[in-house]
Amino acid sequence: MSNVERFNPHVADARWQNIWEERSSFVADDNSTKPRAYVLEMFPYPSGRIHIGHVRNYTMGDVLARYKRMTGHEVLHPMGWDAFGMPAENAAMEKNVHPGGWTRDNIANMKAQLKRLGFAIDWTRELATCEPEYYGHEQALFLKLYAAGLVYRKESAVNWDPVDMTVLANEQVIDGKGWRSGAPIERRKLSQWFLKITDFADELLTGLGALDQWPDKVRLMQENWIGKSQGLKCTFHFPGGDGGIDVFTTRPDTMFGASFVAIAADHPVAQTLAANAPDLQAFIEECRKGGTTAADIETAEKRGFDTGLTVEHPLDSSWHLPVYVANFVLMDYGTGAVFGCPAHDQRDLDFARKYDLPVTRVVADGDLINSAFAGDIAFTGPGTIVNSRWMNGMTIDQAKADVIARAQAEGWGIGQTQYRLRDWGVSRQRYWGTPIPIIHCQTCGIVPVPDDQLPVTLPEEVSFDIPGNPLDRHPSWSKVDCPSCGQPARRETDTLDTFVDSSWYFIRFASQPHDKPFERTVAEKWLPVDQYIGGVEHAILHLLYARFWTRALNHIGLIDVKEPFASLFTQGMVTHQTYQDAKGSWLSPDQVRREGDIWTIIDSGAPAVAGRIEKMSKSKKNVVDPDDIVDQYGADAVRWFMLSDSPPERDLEWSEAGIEGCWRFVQRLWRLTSQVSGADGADKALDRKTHQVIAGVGADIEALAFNKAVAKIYDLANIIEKAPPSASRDSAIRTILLLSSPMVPHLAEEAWTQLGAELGGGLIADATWPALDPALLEEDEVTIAIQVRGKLRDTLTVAKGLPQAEIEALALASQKVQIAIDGGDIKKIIVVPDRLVNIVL
RNA sequence: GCGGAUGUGGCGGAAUGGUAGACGCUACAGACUUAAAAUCUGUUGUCCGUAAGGGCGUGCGGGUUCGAGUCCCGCCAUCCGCACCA
Repeated sequence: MSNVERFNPHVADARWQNIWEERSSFVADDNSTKPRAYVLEMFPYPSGRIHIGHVRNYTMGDVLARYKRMTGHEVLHPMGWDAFGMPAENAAMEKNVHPGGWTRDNIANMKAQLKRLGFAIDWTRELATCEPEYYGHEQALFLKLYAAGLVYRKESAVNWDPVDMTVLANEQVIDGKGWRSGAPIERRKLSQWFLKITDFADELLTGLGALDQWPDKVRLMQENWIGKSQGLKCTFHFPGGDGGIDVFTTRPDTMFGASFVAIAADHPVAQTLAANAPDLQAFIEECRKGGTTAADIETAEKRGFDTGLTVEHPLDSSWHLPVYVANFVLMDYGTGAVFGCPAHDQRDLDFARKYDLPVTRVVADGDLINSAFAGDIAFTGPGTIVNSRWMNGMTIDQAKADVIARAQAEGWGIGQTQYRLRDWGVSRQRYWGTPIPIIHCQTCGIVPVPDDQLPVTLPEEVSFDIPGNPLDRHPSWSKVDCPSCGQPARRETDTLDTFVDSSWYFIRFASQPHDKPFERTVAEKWLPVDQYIGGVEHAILHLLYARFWTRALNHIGLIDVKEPFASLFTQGMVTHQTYQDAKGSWLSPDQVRREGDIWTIIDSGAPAVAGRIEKMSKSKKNVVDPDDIVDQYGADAVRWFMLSDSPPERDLEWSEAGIEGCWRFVQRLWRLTSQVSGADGADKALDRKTHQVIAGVGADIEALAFNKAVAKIYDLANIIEKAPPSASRDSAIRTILLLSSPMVPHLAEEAWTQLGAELGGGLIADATWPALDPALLEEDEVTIAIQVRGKLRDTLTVAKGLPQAEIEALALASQKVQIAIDGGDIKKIIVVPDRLVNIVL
């Protein structure tokens, strides 16, 4: 073996990164005639540092992108920044910096970090959502949706922090208090902007069916989130005919089992009554206080307040039902009122038992027909309708259809589809977001900003020294003339939810003209995204909003794409062991030392406790900084680690031993490539193995099963190392370099150059994936397992395709098999050609 | 509570119903070295056995099958999502 120097990533990484950049290797050509592949990872929020989770995410996408290039595709693999959002404002408040400056500095830092990892990204398409070149087009799209009636304004309750004078998201309200101020949060009504996502509820639901390249889990989560249910809406009138209570039910078949009506604490009827009833007022207050955590709800008792009111049953005006205010009825679902059918709904039954209300069975199964209802478990299964006049004997489905038909014919109710999905509130009372391009005029009302006045840019001079929205108190920004009548008017000071920014960035990546959001024909060439990769935490909001936005653009005729992401992959987290001292304070891994099974703190010698393996987080001090590990091991070893061992959808545990193993492999691959000998002669077995690995690695990469691709490359490396010199071996060495080049591109380029003298140069990034010889995929010898009674007793290596009778004879000739049979009667012999023989006694 | 996923050596994990544990990590032994690192060669599920070989093994209990980690039924555990949705 020649005495080779080590592969030195500290020199090689940057050199190849520069060469790729100079040659524009990864710039996507809109006009290419090749088949296209759009590979996209969810773009990062510029928090300041790249997280190891980003590295995993982008490495996966990068391997796919590079592989697609090698297999003849024109690849679009862009990167940008989800750059608006609250952390920039928080930084502004804490550090007295401008959110824009803070964000742009972070972008510069993180871009440099990403570049060090050698991703095959088309940086010419980089975008940041906080720049007017981006958000100005977003404003134009917003106004197009507004013109199409998909944007509206309504009063809506928000969480108001009276100290910070700001609206808080639900996640920022902790135990009813503001997360920063600690002040008790008030419910306030504010006029807010909404997008009509509910218009698309059914489309978004049925569209999931075609997304067969999405994880079932994500589709299910979206399905549940949309929450479609069908039923009957009808009115329970007050006796005397003056008004009533609207009720929505998915079980109109159980109407004759009704025993009460329950309304939400916030229901208008309850509110009216409470005005003159202090005890009801007190009950309502208490309902509102109830916790909303899982544990609270699970243990919350069903409680009610008898209003003394009664209502008529819609099917029998002589039948009067009591009206309760109940803590389990939600105002913001359905009509805020339900009728209780205790026999067939667990909540209703709990309630009825507590308040001693009648329980009538109206669905029977099997022998229980017509028996009185007993016990505390509601019957919700299928069955036959009983105790229900004309419906008796029907199935549940027949009865549902019959009641709805009758209600509609008789005019007392209508069949209705109800969704859990709400319209998307996009107003944020914040500075660092896309300004909503609307002007409020005393005379003209709501006036969209004319196209030629876009973008509406954020003012630079703002202060964060006092709480509240800086746009609101800016001396001049909101003061404008009405574009319609010219009178003094007021600019909208709300900004858009950042989820709007991320709802179309993938279109802008595909096409970014200056004068419009995108060039339709170009965008349509690239879209939909062929492979989208990101964290499962975006399973609902981001992915649903992006689907909606794309459909909305399609609806108004801007693009002929309905689903933005053809294939979705959600990757697992990166985890790391945690450590704590005796008092429970978190320790970083480099503060502790291991001796056997005992962990001690290096500085003090005090004992430490090795805790759970958890997602890397600053608070638990189990983070690893990508820059540090790239410094130490180079980009390729880090990339290789990100792909090895754990299946990509599962969590990956960071470990020192693991990364060192990867470093060793990178060096081993390097040494291997120095062993091209120029020898003659074919090694058929090695050729065959090589081709099997070519096929396997390609299939694994396409399936994003990177851990398996890595294992196959190791396997091939082991075999090449042991093989004697031959032309086949030299060829296998070139092949393994090509196969691993998407994963360890710097090493691959470096080694490729060294081999390049023979090959005529060129970048491995521009090389093609090794061609597959199908003839070499076939083995000509196979190893056959010989089982007796299903247990392995022997193996035989025979020519492939050997006739069954011969295999059988060889199997029976085996001494081990004869011992196992032990003179017993052979009942049957199963022969699976080229695989196995099973002798049944 | 509802829904979903997962469960295989010391660890991460492989395995179209057909030889369970590929590949990696760890550990151990050996070679090279003044020494260490690096590298190389072995061994590494478990029990019995000097060995040859054999028994047992994919969370637990059943079933289907010539044959089950894989399919079916019922449990258990862990994780994730949703949550009083009428």
